[in-house]
Amino acid sequence: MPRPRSLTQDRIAAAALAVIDRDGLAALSMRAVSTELGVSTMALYRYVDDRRELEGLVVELVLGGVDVSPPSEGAWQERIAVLVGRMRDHVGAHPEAVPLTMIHRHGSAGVLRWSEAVLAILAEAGLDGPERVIALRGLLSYVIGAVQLEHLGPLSGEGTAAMAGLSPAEFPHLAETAGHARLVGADEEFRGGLAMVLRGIRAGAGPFRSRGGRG
Amino acid sequence: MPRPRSLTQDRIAAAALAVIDRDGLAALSMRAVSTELGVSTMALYRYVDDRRELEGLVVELVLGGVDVSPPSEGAWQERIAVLVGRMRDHVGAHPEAVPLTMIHRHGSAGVLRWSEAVLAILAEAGLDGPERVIALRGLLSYVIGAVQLEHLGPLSGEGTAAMAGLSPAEFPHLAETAGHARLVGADEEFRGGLAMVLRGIRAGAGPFRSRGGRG
DNA sequence: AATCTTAGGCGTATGCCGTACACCTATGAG
DNA sequence: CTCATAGGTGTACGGCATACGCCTAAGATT
Repeated sequence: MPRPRSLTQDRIAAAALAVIDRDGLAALSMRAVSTELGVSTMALYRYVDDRRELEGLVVELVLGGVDVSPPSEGAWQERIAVLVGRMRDHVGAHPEAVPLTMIHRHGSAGVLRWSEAVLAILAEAGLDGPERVIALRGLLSYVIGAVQLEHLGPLSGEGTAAMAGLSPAEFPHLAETAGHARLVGADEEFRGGLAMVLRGIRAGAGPFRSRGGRG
Repeated sequence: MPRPRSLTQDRIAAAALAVIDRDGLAALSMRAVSTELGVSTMALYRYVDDRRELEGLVVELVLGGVDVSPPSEGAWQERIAVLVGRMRDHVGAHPEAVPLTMIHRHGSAGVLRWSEAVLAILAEAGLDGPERVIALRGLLSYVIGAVQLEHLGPLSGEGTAAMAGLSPAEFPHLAETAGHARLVGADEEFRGGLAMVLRGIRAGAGPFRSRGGRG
C-alpha cells in the first residue's frame, strides 16, 4: 500500500565500503554513507538498526564474496592454503576495512561457510575430535593475526621505523632480524607462516599416526 | 620556576586502565579519565597530545609488565611457550583492553623486548635469516589472533550461539565440531594451537638440518 | 616579605558523531 | 479520487575530542 522502498541493504553496504575505500575507516559515518547515497541520514535507519549493523553488512559484503568451493587438487595442506589465500585476498582488497572484519567476524555467514570448507578438508586429512577443533581455531587465529600484522602494523610505518633505529646493544637479534625482514615480502611472509602452521597440524593423529603429505 | 606538575603519564595510564576495566572500553573518554583523576578534561592535554597517545600509554602499561627474562629450563619450544604464555596472561588480565593492545601494539617497547627474547631462543634453536623472521612473525600472528578469538569472539556469544543452531545439512562438519568445541577449554585450545605452531617451526633448517626437540 | 615569571590547570566553544522523535509525503489499494 | 501506511526528512539532544585564551599557583629573584 504505502510507498515502496528505494534502497537495499546491499546498496547501503556498497556505499559504506566505497566511503571506507576512498576516505578511510575514520571517515565512515552514517552521514557520510547517506551523502554517498543521496538520501538523508535518517533514511538509513529504515534499513539498519544502528551503526553496528551497518558495519556488519560491510563485513558480510567483504567476507561473503570469498569462494569457499573446495579445491580439488593437491595435498590437503595445499587445499587449505588455497582457501586461506582466498580469504586473505578478499580482506586485503579493502585494507581500511580490516579492523571492521575483525570486530564483526563472528557470526558472519561468510566465515561460517569458509570454516565448514576448511573443516571438511581437515576431516579428510584424518583429524577429528578436539584435535580438529584446535586445528581450525589455530588456523583462524593465524589468519586473523597475520592479516592484522600485515595491514595494521605497517599502517604508520612506526613499527618498522622503530625497529630500524634500535640500539643493537639492547636488541641485538631484533636489529639483525630487521635487516632480513626487509628482504621478505608480504606474500612470502604470509605463505611461509601458513606453511609453518600447516606443518604443525598433526594429520591422522589417531592410534595409527601417519604423518601428512609434504613434511 | 612555575607551578610543578601534579600528574604523570603513569598515573593517567593507570586511571584510564581503571576506567576500561571497570566500565568497559566504550566508556573510555578523556572526560572519564579526567573525572577519575579529579582534574579537568583539558588538564590531560598537558600530558598527552591526544587520545591516541593516551591509548598508547595504556597499552604500554599492560604490555610493558610482561616478564621477558628468558626461561632457563626446557626445550626451546617450551621456553617460547612460557614467553607466549606470559604475554597472553597479561593481556588476558584486561580483556576489555584487548582491542587497544591490537591497535597500538606496533612500536610498543614491551612488544619489542618480548620479540627480542623470542628471537634469542629461535636463534639458539638454530634458525636464522628469513626463516627466523617468518617464525617470529608467525608466532606473533598466532598470539594476536588467538587472543582476539578468545576475548573478542565470545563477547556477545553470537558466534557460539550461531554455530549451535546451524543446520546440520548445510554445515555438517561445523555442527559436529561445535559439539567438540564445548569440551575444549580456552587454556587447552590456546596451548594446543601454540603447540601446533611450534611444531611447524623448522629448527636448524640449514645445510645440516636437524629436527628440534620433541617432534 | 614582596614581586615577577611562567607553565599548569580550567572554562568555554566548535564541530563532529549517533540517533530519538515528530512530521510530511509519495504511493498503491480500494 | 480518496485514504491508509510506511518511507523519507528536519530538527534536536547529548556526548565526544579538542583548540583557544584566561586565571592562578608557586619557584626564583629581589
